[in-house]
Amino acid sequence: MTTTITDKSIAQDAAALSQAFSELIRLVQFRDRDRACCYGMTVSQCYGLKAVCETGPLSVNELAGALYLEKSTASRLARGLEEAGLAERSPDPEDRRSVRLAATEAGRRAHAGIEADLQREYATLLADFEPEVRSAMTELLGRLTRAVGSRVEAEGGSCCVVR
Amino acid sequence: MTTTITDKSIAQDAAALSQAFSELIRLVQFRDRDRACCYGMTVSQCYGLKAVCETGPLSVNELAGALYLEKSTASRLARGLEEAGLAERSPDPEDRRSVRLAATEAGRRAHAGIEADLQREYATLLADFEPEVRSAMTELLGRLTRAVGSRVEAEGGSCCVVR
DNA sequence: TCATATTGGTTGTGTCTTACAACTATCTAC
DNA sequence: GTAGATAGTTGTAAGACACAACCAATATGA
Repeated sequence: MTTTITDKSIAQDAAALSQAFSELIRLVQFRDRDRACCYGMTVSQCYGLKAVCETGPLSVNELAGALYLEKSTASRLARGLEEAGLAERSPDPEDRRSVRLAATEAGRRAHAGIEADLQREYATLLADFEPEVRSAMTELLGRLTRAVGSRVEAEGGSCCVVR
Repeated sequence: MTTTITDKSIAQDAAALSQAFSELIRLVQFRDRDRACCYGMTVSQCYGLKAVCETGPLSVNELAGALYLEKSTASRLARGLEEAGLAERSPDPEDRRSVRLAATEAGRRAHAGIEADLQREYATLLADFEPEVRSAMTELLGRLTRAVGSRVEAEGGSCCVVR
């Protein structure tokens, strides 16, 4: 079905993708470490708060799912957010085992501030590109991210399984 | 210089970018945690080995620079790689304070294996897209990564500095 | 209906990742 | 040749994470 030429070009693109991804990961991690502390919270609290603010009240399991974490880690994250006054845990009336983690007013404000800062920064960054390039960039990055997501979810955390 | 319409479209793109980035970061981190252990090394050893293999022997400071780490962290990473038999530290003949961290044969083999696996995975992922989309995607992601890189490098790790 | 299995969360424990600070050894410049 | 810069290491501490063991509530089914 695919010719040698296509295969070769896929290989090249895969190499470029691999390169860009690993660089991007280091960069963004570095930036995140720095940024989170500006708001007096940890990096994972930032991500947790984002999840809670953007998808509404979450159970611990749902939080874990959203951030690809083990439920014990999510549980501690929830406690951290609560202790920091950014979110509140209340028992779920439907199922008394379950917990509803919701952002507090302070949490919503903090999240809005962080998000605004980020968007300002990204806007400056994107302003260097031509409008068409810019749109294509974000559009394609979105598609790429979704593709990676479905792959990761399909495979699950299957360490050391021969594929 | 820019019209309201352009500004609006930048804002939209910035929002999309923000969304895609944070999702991508979580995804790739999750995947990396899982993957590194398949090769009996830690995630940061993976990245360190990659740096050493792809840019030749590095000093501890250069390693730190390549991975956006503190030199103490890079020092320990170097020791870890040495203890794992993946790299060797030798004194720099030019400057006896300095160290040259070079991959061992085992290190090069491990890195080649990881890289091959990754590329196979990325190739599968990219195969779902039309050739032009695919190329544009990787090309633009590369540009985006470089743009983020120059921003991060310009600002440095300037926590809590008002901009 | 009551024992059993399942599910949602928490806590104990251990490893990895990282930064900051203090220190040693070497090099450089005046 | 001393003062200061630079390369690296080690001490210390905190965050991020997974796995396992656990408890409490719910669902199942005999």
